[in-house]
Parts: sequence; C-alpha cells; structure tokens
Amino acid sequence: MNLKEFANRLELSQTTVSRALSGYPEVKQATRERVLKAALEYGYRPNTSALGLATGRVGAIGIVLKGGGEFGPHTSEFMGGLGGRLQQEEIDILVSTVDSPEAELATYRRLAASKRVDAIILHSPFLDDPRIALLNSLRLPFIVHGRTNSDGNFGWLDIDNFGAVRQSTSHLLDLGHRRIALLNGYRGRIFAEHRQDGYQTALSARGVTIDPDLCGHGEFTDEMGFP
Amino acid sequence: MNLKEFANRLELSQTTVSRALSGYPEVKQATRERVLKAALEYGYRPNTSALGLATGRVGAIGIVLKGGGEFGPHTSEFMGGLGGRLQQEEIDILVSTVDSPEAELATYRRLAASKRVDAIILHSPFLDDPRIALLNSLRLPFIVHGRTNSDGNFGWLDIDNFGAVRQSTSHLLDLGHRRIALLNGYRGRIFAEHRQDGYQTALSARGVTIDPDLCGHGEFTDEMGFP
DNA sequence: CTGAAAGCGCTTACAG
DNA sequence: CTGAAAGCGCTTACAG
Repeated sequence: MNLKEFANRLELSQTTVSRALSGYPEVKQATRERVLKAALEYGYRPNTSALGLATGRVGAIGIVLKGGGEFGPHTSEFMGGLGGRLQQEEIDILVSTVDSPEAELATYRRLAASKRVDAIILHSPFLDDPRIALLNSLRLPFIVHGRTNSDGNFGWLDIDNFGAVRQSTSHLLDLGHRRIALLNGYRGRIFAEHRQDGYQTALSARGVTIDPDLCGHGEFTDEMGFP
Repeated sequence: MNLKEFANRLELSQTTVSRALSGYPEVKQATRERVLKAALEYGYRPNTSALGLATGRVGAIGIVLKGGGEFGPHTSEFMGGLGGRLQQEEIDILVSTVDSPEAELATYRRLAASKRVDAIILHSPFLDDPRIALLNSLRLPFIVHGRTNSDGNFGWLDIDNFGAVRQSTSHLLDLGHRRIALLNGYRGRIFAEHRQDGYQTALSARGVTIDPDLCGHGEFTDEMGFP
C-alpha cells in the first residue's frame, strides 16, 4: 500500500498523513492518532526509495568488510552492538565486502555516487589512512572505529589500548612475573602501537628490560598463540 | 552529478544515456562507448533511490541477525562468501539485527512494507519455521540457508549434515574407537537432528549402543566442549 | 537510433 | 490545522 491509497482510506490528503507520520507539530492531535493507528493496522510504511529521493536520507549506514582476516569475531561483535542501537531508529547496516584495498576505495566511490548510505563506519584504520582523505573528498559522512594519525576533522571512537595493556602488564608485574609476552596485532595498526607503548611503559616503570622475542605481531588467531 | 547534468555534458537526452548505461540494444555502439567512458570519467552513477523508485529493484538483499549466539563465525563466513558473489553485481547486503523472534518477524514486515530489499536470506531455520509462512505472505522473495520441514515452494541450500557426521563417525569407528561423543547444536534445529541421525546411523551399523551421555546439545562455543 | 514526457511514491514550500 | 502541486532522479512506453 502506498501513501495515496492509505490517505484515501483515511479521507485525508497525502500531505496531512505524511506530516502526521513524520511527527510534524502542525497536525491536530486527534488526526495524528487516527493516522498512527491506521498505519499500524494496515501496516503502511513509506517506501524507502521514495523517501530517500525526497529527503536525501536513506536510513542506512555502510560498513565495508574485507573478505579476509578483518572479518573476525570483533567485527561481528561490533556490528551486533551497532545494529542494536540503529534498530531503535529503524536504520539498517549496509554491508559491502571487498577483497583488496583498491576495491574498498572503489566501493566508497560507488556508495557515494549512488547515494546508497547516509554515512560510513570506517574500521581498523591505519596510522595514515588513505580512506579518510577519500571519504572527506567524497563528502560522505563517516566515523572511525579505532584511532589513526590521519589529518582532518573527523569523529572516532576507540578503547584505551594504551591504558588497558599498561594496566594488565602492571598487574602481572605486581604478581611477581617478569617474563611477560605480548601477543599483538600487526605492526602499523595504531591499536597495536598503543598496546606496545602500554606494555613498554609498564615494564620500564619497573626497570624490566624488554625482550623483543616476547613480542609477537600478527593475526588474532589461536594459531598465533603458539610461537 | 545527476543524470540530467551528465546527459547535458554529453549533449544527449537522458533517455539515451540511461539506455546506454543499462545496456539496452537500441543504442548506437559509438554512442554507448562514449557514454560509458564519460560515466567512468565523471564517476556518474544512477541514484539508487531514484532507480529503486523507477524500477522496483533496490540492489540489496536482506539478512536478519539475532544479537545473541547466531552471530558467530559461521555467519561471518557465510556473509563473506555471499558478499563476494554479490559484489560482482554491485548488490549489497542489508543487515538488520534483532534481539527476539518477534522483533525478527516485525523486521521482515518493515523491510517488505518499505521495499527496502529485493530479497531475503533466511538462515538457521527451525524444523517448522514461522518465518517462512510470513515471508511467503509478504511476497518477499527469499532463500533458506539450511533445511527445514516447513511447507511451501521455496529454494534452500545446505550442506549434507547427515552424510558428514555419519562418515566422520564411521571413520572413528574404523580407527577402533567406541566411545564417540557428539557435540551437537540445539535440539529442534534441523541440522542438529540430521547430525544426530548420521551419528546414530553410523553407530547402529556397527552395533554400537548409543550412550545419551555422550551427546551434547548447545551453543558452538569452546565452553560447551567441557562437560 | 534518439528524445519528450509520464510516472514511480514520497516530502515540503506555498497558499489558505 | 489542512491540501494542491512541484520536485527529488531515474526508467520506459510512445512517437518519430
């Protein structure tokens, strides 16, 4: 059912129905309630494409997943949390998978040109990340999950990698341990650098010399745990 | 850049440009090449919302993820494979997360009414799955990942759970083992039933009595491996 | 082989 | 407080 038909049934104009549904203030309370009730009853919902065309908002935020290793449990968990919140606003997550950095950039171009999403979540950033410059130039709103050294005025969110590892390392030192290994992510990832810093800071504070052999870098897999 | 502006630059009508881009046969070869080249150069792509409104196709297929346990590595892997194939057609995956079966049904209603996706991937079906009847009644095209006993004429894809477990059980029997445990999924899940059947078939074929204590049902987590 | 124009289903100034 | 109508950016009969 479309707006025209729905409005006809209510014997109201499309204008008034649209305004009632969108919460505009100039609709009479009684009218609004009648419309809201009928929408539930008939299951009417505005067509997303039409809405997107008229307003410029499509109600979806994009996330690009790399086919390979990035697609781990962290991504799942993050998407679960993100989706839970977005659900409240009836916003969905648009996932595009790619198999190379070039394909990822091409995907951002495609998403921007076709106006497929309202914003992007950029995750697992590099110290200096070309994706940020691209997104900026495309004027595609985005937020970064993780930290980076890239320039520009953009929002990001991250956990305190430095603090977490410094604190846990200190804790082990408190317990009397001295040979403490750090299983870290790939070098170049900023979170890995921060963890390394936290680790070194804690060790240095106690005068423990760092043994490079105890610092591993790589994928976060069970296998990587076995040197 | 929109079609109007793009067509103006080429000094062609929107009609011809649209047809050239969509691969309609009635466009002169030279014209088509000129359009295709310019599209790449200017980065023109049709607005998805407009395209969806005009054609009824939105270029996205939906998948609903339950916030809890379903969101494991299997889902990630499946989405990775799915996305890789869809990428070739520039189709994206629209993910909605829910936290209850009711919310999942409500989401299908929302996706259908707002015409947000072209089709749905239904995963982890139950023996008798109410989602299938709903999707049918909503006339939302879908395919089932996994098997079910539900009625109706619909497509599904699955691995041979019965054969896989029968064969691996037989293999262990061949090696001389007799106390073989089966760490299975939840009862009621059809894949779990099939695996159970495969297990029992293999054991019965050798006259080995089944010990219910060796059959675990639950989440596929490390913790579940410890009785 | 090409183009003018209607139509897809909404929103939102503008008018009352 | 309500409505008629233009406009969002495409596709596609229809006409030539």
